[in-house]
Amino acid sequence: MNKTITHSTPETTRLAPRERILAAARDLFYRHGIRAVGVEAIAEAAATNKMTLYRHFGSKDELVAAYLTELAKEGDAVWERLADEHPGDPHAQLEGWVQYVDAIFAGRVDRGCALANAAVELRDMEHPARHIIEHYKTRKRGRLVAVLSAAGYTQPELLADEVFLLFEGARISSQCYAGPSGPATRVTTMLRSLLADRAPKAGG
Amino acid sequence: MNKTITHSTPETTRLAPRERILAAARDLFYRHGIRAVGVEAIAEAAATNKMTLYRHFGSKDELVAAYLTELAKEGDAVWERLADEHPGDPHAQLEGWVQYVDAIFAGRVDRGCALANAAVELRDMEHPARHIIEHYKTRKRGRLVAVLSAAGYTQPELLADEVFLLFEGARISSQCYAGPSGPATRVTTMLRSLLADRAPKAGG
DNA sequence: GCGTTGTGGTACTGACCGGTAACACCCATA
DNA sequence: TATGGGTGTTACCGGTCAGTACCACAACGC
Repeated sequence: MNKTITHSTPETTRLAPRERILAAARDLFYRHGIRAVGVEAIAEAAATNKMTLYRHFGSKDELVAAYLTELAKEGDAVWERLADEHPGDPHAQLEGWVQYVDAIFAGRVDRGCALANAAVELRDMEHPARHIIEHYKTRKRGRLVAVLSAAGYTQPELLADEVFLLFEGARISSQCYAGPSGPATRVTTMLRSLLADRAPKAGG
Repeated sequence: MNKTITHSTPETTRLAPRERILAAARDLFYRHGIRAVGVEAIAEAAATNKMTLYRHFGSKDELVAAYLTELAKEGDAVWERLADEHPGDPHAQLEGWVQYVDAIFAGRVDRGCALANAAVELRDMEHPARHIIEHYKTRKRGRLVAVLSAAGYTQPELLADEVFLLFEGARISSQCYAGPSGPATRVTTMLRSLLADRAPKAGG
C-alpha cells in the first residue's frame, strides 16, 4: 500500500521519483525562474533522468502546472492552519497572518510570490498555469474578505484589496533590490497600522 | 548634424535603425517578455536584420539594458512633467500622479511595470539590468518621499512606502487576471483615501 | 572620380532545449 | 524461476537561440 518508498538507500529513506522531481522543480523554478531552468537540470537535481520525468509529467508545462498547484495548495494551507489555531477568532487569524508575512521578509531576501512570478514569465493566456494563478489569487482575496468581514470591519472588500495589494507590492518590490532593503521591509508595520486605523469601534 | 534621418523613404521619414530597433524591442519585450523574444524577431520587427542590431548593441543583454534605461527615463519624465506643470504645488503634483495611475489601469489590461517584470525574469544579480532596476525604484521612492514631505505629510517615508507598495501591488496583481478585474481596479480609490486620511491638518 | 561609413542580406556556428526511442536493470510478485 | 512494471542510461531528433563572417549596396565627404 505504501508506494512512496522505493529503492530505499542504506542511510536515508528515499522519496519516490515523482516527489523528488517535484521538489527539485520547486527549488530550481523558484530560485532561477521557470524559463531559465531546463527539464534536464531538474531531473539531475532530482537524482533521476529526463525519461522518468516525462513518464510522470507529460511535458514541461504540465510540470510547471503541478509545481504551481503544489504552491497554491500550501498557500491555502496557511489560512486553514490559522482557522484551526484560532477558530471563531478572526482578529487572531489576522494577527497570525501578519506574523506569517513578517516571517517572509524577516529572513533572507524574498524571491516573491511564485504564482505572481509565473504570471510574469508565462504571458501566454493559453498556458495551463494561468487558471491556477488566477484562481489562487481570487481564492486568497476571498479569504481576506471573509476574515475581515467576520472581524467586523466596514467595507471589508476594499480593505481586503488594500491589504492584498500592499502584500503583493512588497513581494514584487523586494525582488527589485539586491539586499534586504526597500519599502518591503516595513510592510508589516503598514499592515498593522492599516488594520488598526480601520478597526470597527468597540460597541459601534 | 542631423543624423537621425537616413535612407529616407518616399512616403514617410524613416527613423534611424537604432531607434527602430529600440522601439521594436520595447514593444516585443513588454508584450511577450524579455526571455520569450529573440533578437531575430526584434530585428525583423524593426525592418532590419540581426547584424545591424549587433552593430548598435553589442549583445542582447546590452539591448535589454538600453530598453530598460529608456523606460526608466520616461518614468522619471512623468515626475518632471508634473513638477513643471505644478511648480511649488506638491498637492497638485500628487493628484496629477494619481490621475496618471488611473490612466494606466483605465484602459486595457495592464502588463505591469516593465522594470519589475525584468527583475522577475532576470534573476541573475550580475545582469546589467539589475542596477538600472534598483536605481530606478530607489529614485522613484525618493521622489515620492520628497513630494509628500513638501506637501506637509508627517512620516513621509512611511507614507511613501505605502503608496509605493500599493502601486506596485496593483501592477503585479493585474497581470494575474485574464481580464480587467481583481483588486487593482480600485487602486486609485485607495490612493486618494490614503492621502486624504493622512493629510496634515490645516493650520496644524 | 575615390574611399569611407553605415546598412541590408545570407549563411553559418555552437550551444541549448523540449521531447522521444531503444535498451538494460532492479525488484516485487507469482 | 519467470514475468512485468517502474526505473536508469544513452543516444538521438528537430527546433531555436545568441552571436559571427562575409559580401553587396547606397549614401556621403574628399
